[in-house]
Amino acid sequence: MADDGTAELGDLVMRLARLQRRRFREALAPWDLSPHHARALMVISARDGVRLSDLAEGLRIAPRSATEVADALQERGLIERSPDPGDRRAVLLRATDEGRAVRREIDAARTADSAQLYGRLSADDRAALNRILTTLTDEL
Amino acid sequence: MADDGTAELGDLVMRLARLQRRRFREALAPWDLSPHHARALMVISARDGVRLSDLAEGLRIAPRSATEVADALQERGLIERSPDPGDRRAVLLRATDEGRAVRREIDAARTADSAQLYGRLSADDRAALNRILTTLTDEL
DNA sequence: CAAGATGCTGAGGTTACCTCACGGTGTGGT
DNA sequence: ACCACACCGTGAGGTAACCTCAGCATCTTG
Repeated sequence: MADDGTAELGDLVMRLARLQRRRFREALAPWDLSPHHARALMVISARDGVRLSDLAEGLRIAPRSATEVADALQERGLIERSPDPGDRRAVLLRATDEGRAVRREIDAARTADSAQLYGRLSADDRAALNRILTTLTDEL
Repeated sequence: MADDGTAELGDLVMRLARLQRRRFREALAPWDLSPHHARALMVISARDGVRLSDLAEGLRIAPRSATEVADALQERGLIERSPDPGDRRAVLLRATDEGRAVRREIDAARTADSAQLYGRLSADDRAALNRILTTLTDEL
């Protein structure tokens, strides 16, 4: 088996992902939010009125676990529960004003962080990276 | 702020990392090992005689947690504990014959998986990806 | 309108971490 | 030679983020 460098590529990707996650976590510190809770806030504030089951699907966790994530976000005052007028079994989650504000701030911080990290590449390299990664993830 | 695509790059990287982790987990199924335990086995079998504290450092977890990982691997018969002849406080971990065999098999599976995933790229693209990722992770 | 599917949540379990406290052991200063 | 201190692994106990299963309320469909 010749060394075609593919194993090394896998390592590099994981390393970059770890670096990014670490940076994201640090960027999140001012709001005392875990990456997971931040992601949940994104999912919820993306649309108006998200069901628990939608949140579960968005986060790829079991419905029961979405309840807990929602509990945590609600306790922080970032989201609120309201009954779904069209289905009395369901609960609709939506971001509060504070939740929307936090979401915007986090988005900005994340964008700035990405720009800083990837800004060190030339425009050509960014384009190449985008193309290659898209190819690789397309199979999903 | 113009859209320079950097935010999208971050998403792509995370997506690829997730894909890789999923594949790794699936590749590991025959041995009923979690990715974490597999990684621990790699750390331990890399050298001859690894201290618990070395393992903790290698996995970036607290020393107390390394004890648990070692317990699990030892219960599966993949590693063994022996006293360090040079320091009676310390314990040396080393892979058993079976542990070394499993480690080789996992290595092979991982290499094959990487080859399959990244083999879809042209040699030029692989080289470019390697160069770009190296640049990005160098700051670490 | 009964039978089954769906939506949420209480109860209780697992995994993979953590801190703190402890007893056994090495080490450097006096 | 001694003692204070640092370090090694582990028991005890805690937390976060998941999970399954059971149950009740509500929709949907034959």
